[in-house]
Amino acid sequence: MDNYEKITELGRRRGFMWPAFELYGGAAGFYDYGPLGATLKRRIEDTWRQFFVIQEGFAEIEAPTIGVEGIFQASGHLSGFSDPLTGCKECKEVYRADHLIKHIIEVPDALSNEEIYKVIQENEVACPECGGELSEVYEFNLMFKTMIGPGNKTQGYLRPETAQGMFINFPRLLRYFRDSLPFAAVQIGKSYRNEISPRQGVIRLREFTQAEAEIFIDPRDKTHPKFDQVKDISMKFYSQAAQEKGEPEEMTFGEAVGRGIVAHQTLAYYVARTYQFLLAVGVSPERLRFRQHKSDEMAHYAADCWDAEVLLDHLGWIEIVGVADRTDYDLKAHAAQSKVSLTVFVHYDQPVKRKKLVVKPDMKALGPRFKGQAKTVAEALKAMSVEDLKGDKIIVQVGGEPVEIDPSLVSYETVVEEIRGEEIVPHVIEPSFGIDRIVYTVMDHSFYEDVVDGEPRSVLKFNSKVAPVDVAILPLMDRDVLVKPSKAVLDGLRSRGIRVDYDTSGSIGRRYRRNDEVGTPYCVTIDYETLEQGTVTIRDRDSMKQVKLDAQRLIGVLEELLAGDRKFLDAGVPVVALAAKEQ
RNA sequence: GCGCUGAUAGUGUAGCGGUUAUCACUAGGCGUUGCCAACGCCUAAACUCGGGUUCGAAUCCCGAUCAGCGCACCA
Repeated sequence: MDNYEKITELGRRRGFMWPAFELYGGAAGFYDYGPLGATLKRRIEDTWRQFFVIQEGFAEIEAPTIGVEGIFQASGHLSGFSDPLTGCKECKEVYRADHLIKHIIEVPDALSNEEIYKVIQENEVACPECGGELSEVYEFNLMFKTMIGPGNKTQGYLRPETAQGMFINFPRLLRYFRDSLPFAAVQIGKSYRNEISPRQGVIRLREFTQAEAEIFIDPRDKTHPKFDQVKDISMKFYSQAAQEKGEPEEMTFGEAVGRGIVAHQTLAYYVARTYQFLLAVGVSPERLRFRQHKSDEMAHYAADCWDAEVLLDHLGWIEIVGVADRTDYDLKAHAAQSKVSLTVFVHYDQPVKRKKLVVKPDMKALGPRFKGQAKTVAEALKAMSVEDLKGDKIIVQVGGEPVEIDPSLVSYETVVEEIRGEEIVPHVIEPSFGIDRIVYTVMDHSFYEDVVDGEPRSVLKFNSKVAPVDVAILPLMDRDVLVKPSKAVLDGLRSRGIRVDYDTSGSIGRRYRRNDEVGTPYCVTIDYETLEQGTVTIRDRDSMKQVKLDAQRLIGVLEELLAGDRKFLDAGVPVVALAAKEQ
């Protein structure tokens, strides 16, 4: 049994995660998070909010998970996200239909499915495996389709990424941020992809959670004001060059940008923030690297892209975050599709003065004369230069015919206008996090087993920032005299918002093990000394050491321990193992 | 989607034509136990689903679903 099996088994058994719909036979690619898993996931998302919403000042929004067709026409998901497939009627093998005719047609992408099938038939393309006949070409789109309202009139799709919700809200977000760059919006939510073959538990799901930030920046300046704060952090960079050698290179962010390994400061800054976030939730730096996309795997519009990859038991290196410079691709695509300009007006430091010719056709005279053509004539006149206008007669082309216009019908003047700025399309830096994969990674990287007094012990060494249970209250014995004060302690901690579990079942050692297995950082025992001297014992998950302290101080001390503001051995009087005391 | 392998209590498993469906752990109760998976007694809990073969199917056959692995896919 490898760790992967142990962790998935523990996840099922102790209430972290399991395949969904088990009661009805299940469906591949869907998972439930149980009581502990849902809390772990929520706390990881909350830590993400701490980093990106609170510390970076990004705006969190919530857009629908269903989108209308236009969005995905613009984003490319409707065309690019679907593949034409064909199958062999003999051996049932499935192929990309367009790939099979690459040698016949130069640009098979441009063909419809019917056309591809026609090419296959006319050229007698057969199954490359067995030579059998190929079936008709059908579309497999990775988006879930649905109807909006009755009557099949409006086609909707479940979003394949949360990003589009930020792009299409660009105009409102821009107003919200008072028309200036840079600004950013984030979304944490479900996305849906109808994967052909979901595998590996929570790693490849059909419904999954993303946390994405879209950071809109001025393309002319990709430095970052806070880059100094991260420039000395050192990390494993697995750049394109390093991948040639097969060995990641450890260096600081300052060096990575200086040597041109990361495209610019802003991208590097968010890679650094991603790195800090991952460490904060408990990803092991030894099993983490940032891999740069190779030029051939990078989306054609992306300027640079770095994936955070983690090493997982049994699964190998898995991508959990992508940080990309998507340039102006998305905003331009939506502007073209929606016919709405998605730009920011950027003010110049100094207004630029420029001479401009203003042509004023006399529409009162031109209108009756040209009727329906009048507008075309006026437009042609406005486009003319001074040279064209200052002669005795003016000739314009209307529908290919030269038409003479009397100069008295056209006035013009040269004015000096001040240009105070220009409309620019921002570039977008996108850190995109796969939350489900991060949740599993935190479990994998937190898991370890050791042997205590000849007995095995499994531990999830969760950071107290993300642990689903903060503290377990354990009466030493399940007796009324101990249960009553334990319940009082329980209520006291709960009223302070601490996540507390209460367990009286089985021996104290068994209960410690149970809590180790789900990663509870601290256990508090209530014993007979609590009754006599008013003390309680805190037991530390990682060292298994214990301290005794006055029960009055418990809440404050626990809060400090959980926040990382106090060392465990300073929390009270260290307890020597009881067995030793007896002797 | 294709191929191979598999599916039995909460978990891990035994059984491979006729069993009261095995065992361990876990869980619940009682007793005992004074700080790291102690012990005793008791209790609860399963053959993935649908067809077929057979007097009789957890067991054999077919199909579906799910899972693992390989192929393909992964904008």
